[in-house]
Amino acid sequence: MAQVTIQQVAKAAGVSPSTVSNFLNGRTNRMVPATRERIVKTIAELNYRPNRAARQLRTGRTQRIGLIVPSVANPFWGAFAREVEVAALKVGCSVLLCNSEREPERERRYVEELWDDGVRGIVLCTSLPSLDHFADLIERGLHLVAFDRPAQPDDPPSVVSISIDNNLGGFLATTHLLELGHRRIAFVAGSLRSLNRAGRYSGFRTAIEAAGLDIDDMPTWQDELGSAPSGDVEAAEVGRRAAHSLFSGETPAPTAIVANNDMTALGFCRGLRDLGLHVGTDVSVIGFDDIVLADLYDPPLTTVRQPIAQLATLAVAEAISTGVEGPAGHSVLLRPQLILRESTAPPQPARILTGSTGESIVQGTAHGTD
Amino acid sequence: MAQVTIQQVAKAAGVSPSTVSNFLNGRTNRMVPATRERIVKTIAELNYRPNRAARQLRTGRTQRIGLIVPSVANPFWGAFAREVEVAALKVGCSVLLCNSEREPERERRYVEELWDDGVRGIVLCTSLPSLDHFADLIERGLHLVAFDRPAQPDDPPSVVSISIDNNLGGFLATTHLLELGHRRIAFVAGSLRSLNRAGRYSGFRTAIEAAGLDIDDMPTWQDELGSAPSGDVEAAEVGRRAAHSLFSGETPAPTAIVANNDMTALGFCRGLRDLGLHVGTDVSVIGFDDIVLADLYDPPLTTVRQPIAQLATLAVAEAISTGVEGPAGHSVLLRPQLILRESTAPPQPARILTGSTGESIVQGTAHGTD
DNA sequence: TTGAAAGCGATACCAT
DNA sequence: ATGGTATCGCTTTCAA
Repeated sequence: MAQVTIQQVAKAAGVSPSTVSNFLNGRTNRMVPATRERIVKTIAELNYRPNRAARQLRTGRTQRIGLIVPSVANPFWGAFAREVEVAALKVGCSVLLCNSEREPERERRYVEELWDDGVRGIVLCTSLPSLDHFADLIERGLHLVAFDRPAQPDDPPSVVSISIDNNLGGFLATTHLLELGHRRIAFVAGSLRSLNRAGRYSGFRTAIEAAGLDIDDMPTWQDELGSAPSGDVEAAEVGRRAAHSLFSGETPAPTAIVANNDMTALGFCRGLRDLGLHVGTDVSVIGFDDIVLADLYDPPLTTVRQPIAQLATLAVAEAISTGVEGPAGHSVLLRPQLILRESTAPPQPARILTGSTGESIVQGTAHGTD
Repeated sequence: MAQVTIQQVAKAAGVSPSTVSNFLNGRTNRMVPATRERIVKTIAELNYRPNRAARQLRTGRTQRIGLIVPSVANPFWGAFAREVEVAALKVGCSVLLCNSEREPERERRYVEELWDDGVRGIVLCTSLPSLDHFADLIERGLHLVAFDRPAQPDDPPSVVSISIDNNLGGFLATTHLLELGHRRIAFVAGSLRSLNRAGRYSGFRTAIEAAGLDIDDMPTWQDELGSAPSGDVEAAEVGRRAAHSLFSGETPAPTAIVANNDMTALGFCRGLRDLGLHVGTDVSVIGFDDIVLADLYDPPLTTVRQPIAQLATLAVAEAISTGVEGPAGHSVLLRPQLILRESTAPPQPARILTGSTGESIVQGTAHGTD
């Protein structure tokens, strides 16, 4: 129960705490090998482990970064969190993980708690339009890395923003659909709180207009604001509702959709299934993120992949970057990649359902786009 | 940059640090309202936040628990991690999350690091057969909660084990399949490292034998040990390989399978798709966990649900339980629940593939089991 | 009701 | 090459 302290080690080894401390901090050149030996031996015997709180109090340093995600229950954030941990491990850091559930108050509370814990580097995956609230902490030395959120004009100057080029992602996805021959494409987004939506929609719009089509002819579906303060798992439910709504017959149905993320896309596919419609064959679906399940789904989902590992590495690097007065605030946009799978295919000219097994349908249509 | 200390607050408020400390710790009854007022005001003005390291060093206490999971990239663990955080928040704790990737060395390192950080309650989701390695830390006061791992005879006495009743889960799943009429059912497990496998298989066996069938007639598939030191995402790949192998024609193929978890089940479904086979219609698939995607899948996956929220609440409670000499080590087994969906259906009597669209195939068979 | 002072465990400067 | 000692920010007796 009682903790072994550096004093005890020192006494047992017949040296002073200073020397043990020197040893602990790699300054082994300052002592004769014999002393070193004794210290090593004593530490092992006593099973001594330095108290981090004491060390941190003294040095002011922590080998830790904070990661605030909407919810690790969402496979995308789970995968990202894991990559962040991998990246942090490489630079000798551990990660304190927090789920904000996209609630601004929780985000703020977590940032403050992390600060209290001595954490000075935080990767914040936020939807908050304003980061003003953290201005004073940032001024006091907090390294805030905003992830998956476009830099905003009035962000505190030293904030670093990291994300993919959402605009490009939306453009690639939409262009792919247009090239397949689709002319009526819907954009389905989840929570309005998600700031990345704007970029993706903008890319969508650019592609639509570049094809000489009218953006106003494209149905869009978006979650009503009133819904639960949703985490991201609910994104699937959003997609499902969107499918039901878009195919209710009130307006001409789209032949393809671009979803704001894979969970929404998968939910949309589920909704299509509820209606007896087939993904790929009846309506093409494209998502964002490329979560593991995108490839597992039936049919495998075409999607815009985020290079998670690189994003994570970058984010960690920025979070731990020593605050030498450098370029400070800036934003990094990584290139997303379109992953072609089987949920997208040319529109059915006259909606002729080929009579055959599923396999041959796949062969005949979806595979052709791969 | 410079941190505000309790001394500064004290001076600015014209009181002693002791009084501020008393205020901070809720002992407001020990001061006149006027004093209290001044302290409140000063703290707000200076934006003072107590240094946790100092506090922890002094008191020895931390409001934090550790959670070690195989990988948050696996949707099940992601969901669990989130529930743990919710439960911890309720009791005023924060959670330090670690991914072990199922590597024993990482698990051990993390436990030690957490200990160094002053964490005295750890929820360990492990596959390690032996917990001996932590014996000395446990003796020194570590509260170790083993999750999803059956208690082993030689576990250190104070270890608490929490999981579902895997035996029952395996039994429920298999019985369901038997009742549908299946007579050749395969058991598909991922990593041999997973200790929960044994219980589930045992339940499987019990059900098979209770039906008067011979367990040796049931194909089983299990990942070769040699494979990568896999995290859990690879579980899907395992399932996919299993499908390819089981339906290679070398042995009579099963008409249904029980997978050790949903990711494996989903991977299996994907493998079936590779082969042009249909889930539910051609072969029934049942998983374990009930991750969000089980319901989203096409067809929705029948599975054995783990009551994650309750499990998490229990785990957290045990992790923070004050070490009053109580009953100490014990194990808790929660009841899993069979969730019927559409991936299980009666076997096809003569394997007649109805020539029609995919939709009507679904209508004719899979839907009927719901 | 308030304050002085000791000390938690480590570090690092300054002596020797 | 080694050791003495002040110090990090806070809590907690104990005295006043």
